[in-house]
Amino acid sequence: MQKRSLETRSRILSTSLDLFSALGYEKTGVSLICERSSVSKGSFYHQFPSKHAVFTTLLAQWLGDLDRQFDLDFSSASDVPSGILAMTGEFGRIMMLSRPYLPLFLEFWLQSIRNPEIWQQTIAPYQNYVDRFAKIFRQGVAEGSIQPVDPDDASLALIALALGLLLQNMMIPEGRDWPSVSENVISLYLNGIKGVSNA
Amino acid sequence: MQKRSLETRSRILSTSLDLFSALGYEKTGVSLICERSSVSKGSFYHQFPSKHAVFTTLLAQWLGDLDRQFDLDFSSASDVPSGILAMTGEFGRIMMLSRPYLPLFLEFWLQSIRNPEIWQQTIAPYQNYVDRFAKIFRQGVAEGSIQPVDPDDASLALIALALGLLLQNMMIPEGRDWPSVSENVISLYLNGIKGVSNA
DNA sequence: AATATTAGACTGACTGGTCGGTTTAATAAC
DNA sequence: GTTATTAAACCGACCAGTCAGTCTAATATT
Repeated sequence: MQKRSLETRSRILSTSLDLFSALGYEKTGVSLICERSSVSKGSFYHQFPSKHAVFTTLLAQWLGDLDRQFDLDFSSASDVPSGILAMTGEFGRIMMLSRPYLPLFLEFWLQSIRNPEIWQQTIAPYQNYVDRFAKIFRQGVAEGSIQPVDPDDASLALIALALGLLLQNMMIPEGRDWPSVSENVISLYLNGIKGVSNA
Repeated sequence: MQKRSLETRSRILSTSLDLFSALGYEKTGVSLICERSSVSKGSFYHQFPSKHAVFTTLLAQWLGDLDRQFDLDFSSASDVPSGILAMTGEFGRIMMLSRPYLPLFLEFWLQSIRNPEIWQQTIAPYQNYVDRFAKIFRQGVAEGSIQPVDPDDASLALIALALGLLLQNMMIPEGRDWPSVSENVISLYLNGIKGVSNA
């Protein structure tokens, strides 16, 4: 792969990201992608076998970014509740930064229901996250910083909160300070399951 | 409107509901709707001005159903936490019943980002629900059955939980008993903000 | 009771246009 | 000389929406 090739590839990917988010996958035509990224149609199909391949490439990129971000955040945590709460700050920041692309995330979600390949690609990492949080909560229960709750349920609840906040943020972009709202909401939840010793 | 007319209308609506959910709005052609509901194309356009009108009609129906269900559940509540918890049982039941149509709900959500008319139609009721729950939580704080939390945040959190559970249920349909999971998750949250007097 | 009228429901072939993807031949970059 | 890119023509499938005309059933007229 030559340098020039990589450039056109990334140009196609970035404008596709914008267009898919703004118009939706179906309504975004290949011709428009080419036009907006100053790439000929022939070149497009030289780089990608299909429009859908662009979509899955973007999905893989998104998942990779997410994974790297999580690994980064996990590294520096002492006590479980405070660790998760610290992560919440990051969450709010990421939420605002990636707000323009949330509709695309929803579209990923939607497609994974109907497309088995996309499903496997998206659902494996998701399961991963559930397990990871469950493990953290289990540890929290063991160290007494968390009340004896079911770790799986606690993990599902945390993820549900995050997803629900994302959805609501997507709908009502203005009028609320979402980072602080999400911090309040998650600490509301955490305070409830926090161990009495550390309260 | 004659009887025959009403029948074809409802036939179009019900198959559209199925098809939109199964294939998505864009991928569902009017011809297929007609074929599957044994209605000619002309008749379709006699009943609805456009494919999109069918979509908005379904949306209005969905919102109406939801509203009626909520009003029903609200009526019989004594204490705030127990009232909401009781509602959770209903939520789990509804979640499983309407599971085949959840993708369509997501599609409503997605379209409301890009279509101002759909946005107003969907977001007004949503705001309503936030306010309603906030009011309930405020009442709970006043009566001491709920700790002195911010009612708006508490309401947002509850809705976030519900939305997040819906999303997760959509992705992992089997392997979990979602009604009981949602009951556990929500009571996890409620126990956290419940007043110590009623604990 | 038999006939005529009428409004609305219904039909399905057809249209104008879009879109994903292919092909080709020539140019440019490495 | 191999790889990447371009521009433009092209294809087949599909799709939302239209239209001229037919059918149905209820009402009005005789």
